[in-house]
Amino acid sequence: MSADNSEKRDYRDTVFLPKTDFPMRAGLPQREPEFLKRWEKDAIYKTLREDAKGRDKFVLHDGPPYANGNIHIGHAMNKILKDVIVKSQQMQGKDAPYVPGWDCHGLPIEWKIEEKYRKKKKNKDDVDPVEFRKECRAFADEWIGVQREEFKRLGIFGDWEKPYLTMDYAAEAQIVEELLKFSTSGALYRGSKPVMWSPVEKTALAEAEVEYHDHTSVQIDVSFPFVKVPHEDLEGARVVIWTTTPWTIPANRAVCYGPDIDYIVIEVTEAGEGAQVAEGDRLVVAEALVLEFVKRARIENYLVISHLKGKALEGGALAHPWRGQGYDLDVPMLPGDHVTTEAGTGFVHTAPGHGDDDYQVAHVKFGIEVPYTVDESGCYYEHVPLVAGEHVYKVADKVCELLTDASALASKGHLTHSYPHSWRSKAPLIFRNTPQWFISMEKSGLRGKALKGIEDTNWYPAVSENRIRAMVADRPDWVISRQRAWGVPITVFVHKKTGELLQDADVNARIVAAVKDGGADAWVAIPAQDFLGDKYDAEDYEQVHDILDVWFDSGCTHAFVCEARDDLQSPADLYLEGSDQHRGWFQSSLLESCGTRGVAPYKNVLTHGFTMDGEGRKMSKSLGNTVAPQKIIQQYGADILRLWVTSVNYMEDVRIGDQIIQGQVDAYRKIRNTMRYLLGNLAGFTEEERLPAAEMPELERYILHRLADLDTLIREKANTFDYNPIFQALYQFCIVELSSFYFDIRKDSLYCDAEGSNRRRAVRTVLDEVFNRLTTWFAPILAFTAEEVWLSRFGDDAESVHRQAWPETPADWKNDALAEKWTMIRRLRRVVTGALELDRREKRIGASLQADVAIYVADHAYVDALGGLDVAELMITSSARLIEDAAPEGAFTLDDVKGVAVVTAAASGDKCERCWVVSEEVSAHGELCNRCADAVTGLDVQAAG
RNA sequence: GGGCCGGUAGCUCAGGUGGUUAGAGCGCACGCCUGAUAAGCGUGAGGUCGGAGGUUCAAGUCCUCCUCGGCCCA
Repeated sequence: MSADNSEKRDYRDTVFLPKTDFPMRAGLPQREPEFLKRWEKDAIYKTLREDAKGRDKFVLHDGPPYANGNIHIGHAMNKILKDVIVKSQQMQGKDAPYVPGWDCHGLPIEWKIEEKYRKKKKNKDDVDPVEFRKECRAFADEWIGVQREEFKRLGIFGDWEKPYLTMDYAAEAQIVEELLKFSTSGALYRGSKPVMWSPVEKTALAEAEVEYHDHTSVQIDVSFPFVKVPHEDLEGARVVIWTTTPWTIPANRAVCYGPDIDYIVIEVTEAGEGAQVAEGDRLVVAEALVLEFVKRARIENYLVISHLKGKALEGGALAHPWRGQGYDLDVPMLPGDHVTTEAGTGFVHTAPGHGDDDYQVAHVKFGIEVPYTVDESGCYYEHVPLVAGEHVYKVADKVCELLTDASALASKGHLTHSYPHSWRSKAPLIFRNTPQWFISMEKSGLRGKALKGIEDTNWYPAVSENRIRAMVADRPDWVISRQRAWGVPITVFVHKKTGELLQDADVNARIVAAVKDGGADAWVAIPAQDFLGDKYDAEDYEQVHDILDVWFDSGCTHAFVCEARDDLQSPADLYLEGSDQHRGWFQSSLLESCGTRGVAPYKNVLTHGFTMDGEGRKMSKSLGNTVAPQKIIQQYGADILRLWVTSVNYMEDVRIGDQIIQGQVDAYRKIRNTMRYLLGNLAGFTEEERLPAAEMPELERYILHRLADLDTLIREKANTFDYNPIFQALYQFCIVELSSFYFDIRKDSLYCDAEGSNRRRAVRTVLDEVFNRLTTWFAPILAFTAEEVWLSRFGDDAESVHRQAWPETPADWKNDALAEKWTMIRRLRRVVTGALELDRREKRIGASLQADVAIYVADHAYVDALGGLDVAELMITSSARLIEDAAPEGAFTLDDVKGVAVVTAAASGDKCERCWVVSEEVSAHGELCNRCADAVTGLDVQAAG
């Protein structure tokens, strides 16, 4: 240390460096729970409701997640998105309540309870149904508790004390009431539909209860003669079908063909040994499949008599092979897009009671009645000719014999293929026609009302509307019954003789009252006669014990939540769910509401995509690529997850993975440091210090203009529920406008100007405006961090940031002419920084304050733009000159900035010990420049006084 | 198999009605600062716009097909 140095004064303590306790490192996993406690203690949700009393409401109605496990990343994204929207509506001056809910009934919970019984070697059928339902209820309750805590941990504000549950008695009662409205209007009817059925367990199975195993079936080719020939080439020919379920032949009601498939008529000229067909037989099959067919049928030789397209078969009708033995109906030939030439004969035997394709084509499309042929144990009903009483698994040989007798069997063999089996008993399954309850799309004009409802709703993104419109336009009647235990019953009575639904307002009222009182159990616990009263005899009526599909339950939430609660209203302003809900909740809610109220239950619907892994593939446990929200929260904090949600375009599928999360961690750090710098430089800011915009330097007014721009963008995007552009804009504002430009330039003023100087006051005023906006704009996104920042500035006793409104923008802030000017200045600045970088690389300078720059401009507009401004200050050099002249030889230029050239030199003079600016002033005075000398004198006087 | 949607630098995103060398930020590399310091600043390298045809004077942008991925249905 030299003697010279020790004599110099250390000016560090005369510089106004940023002062804040706000830590650079967040420690979110530890810190966030402290804010949760604080919000809990302050009853933040209740407080927000009181704050907003009387304001216009914005109701985001929560779609209920299913209460049967921990939340996954999709739940987290959905709830965060909802929370971001709710919080930003509230901060825009709305009353934005949020009532979370849960879907509680249904199969998955039922399974879990059954599983418990199986482990104890108990049979479900031995358990009292009321007891069983009680256990289901307890199971749902437990998971609701778990999920509630997980959702709260994400920083979601809502009425967690009073959520809605589809299993609340009041909800069950309302669901029953809604169902009875469909009964009263005539839209509810009993029809039939084939379902997966286990003859062993005598029960219907859901798709998820089915597993596929190899099974050996009897495969047969069967020929059908024409009763109505659609084309002369087919005279005397027989149409051949192929099937692996001979037992469905008694239920055959149609034969399907592919309109575009090429068919041929062949004549058998040589039948092999054991062939079922005879020489001279004429058969119709698909050309592409003829070789396989003749092999199965052991046809040695044949002639192709004719070629024809499937279209030629239109209008044709066949005779059932057992015509004259109780099967005298005509078997129509129907066109079907599901017919292929992959296997079989190109003709599809169609038994609408025993397959979904068959049902769709024959019944739904062509209106053919679906026969009941098989009972619950898998035996033919007594009314089925020839095979009555036989079991379907044991009837193949008999069917073949009967077909042979009718000269209809063309081949017989065996085939091992993948076939559905019961998940529980492992027994093979069948499709069986069963009575089901439907809501008609047409009887009371439901389809039309729903389409109108779709039209009256705003869909985000716009393609969402096409998707749901197409689905509603094409959908068949709504099947609402399930043969289950855990759910709301279909509380109707059917007259045993007439089959008509009992329609009586008094009976209905008693049912609803009973359910309200005792839950859905009332339907089984209370004798039917009590509901029926003395006007009807229970003996005359069948009490229906089917259960409502859970989609009907959740489709009623608009009624038992939005309409029923004082804090909400209907229709809701917004429904927001994943894109799978076009077929699910969006649609069930629409149908329910349009069917009972004639209008959609929502004004806006926002759809988000699914969460994929880092490579864009779907997540699955077996692939091991799942991302658990709990893990991210524990490792990085919920705010990182919240930031991620807004950083992606959630209207499409989104990705998440290590690299993406790391990106959010980086972005978070940058935003946090920006806030920290604001806090540090706003220390001690008072209202007296504030300066009117009109008295500010242009640079400050430019920043205010940018705030005005941001304000416009943010409000516009927030009101179309599009947060990604908001994140992009805010994040880039922090980096491009603040950190690397405004803060960098104004550091000198903040640190070194005299405290009362107008320039410094202007800067601090702008920092205050920036602070108020950034914190409140970020608050819906970074719910925890915004609160931390806010309290760090205004003290621990201050009001929560979430109670603030987004600040209004004074009209005079927006100044497009100014913005254009500053865009030019910044373009010019790039040439200067480029020139300085060259000096730096050549070791001529280190800090830019060591340099002097001469800027040669060809365009007078630059002179206009920079007129009256301190160019050195903006370039962060010690001196700078703007010269309107041609560029000297060797001056630095950039290809994409025409007409600007920069010549750099070392700044002349000495370095000010306080502000580090190099100037002749310092050489003249010794240690300080004039500005710093005045500032220090002022401070010294202050200290002495 | 059908309906709908998507594929722009390593990552997240921009790119009205087709029109000059496709943009931003981050990340990365290199350098600077040491009074935002596990911070801040600067410079730079990254893309045959999923692929192939076609329309056009001109296509990331329009058409067809293919491919990969997703949701729903079968």
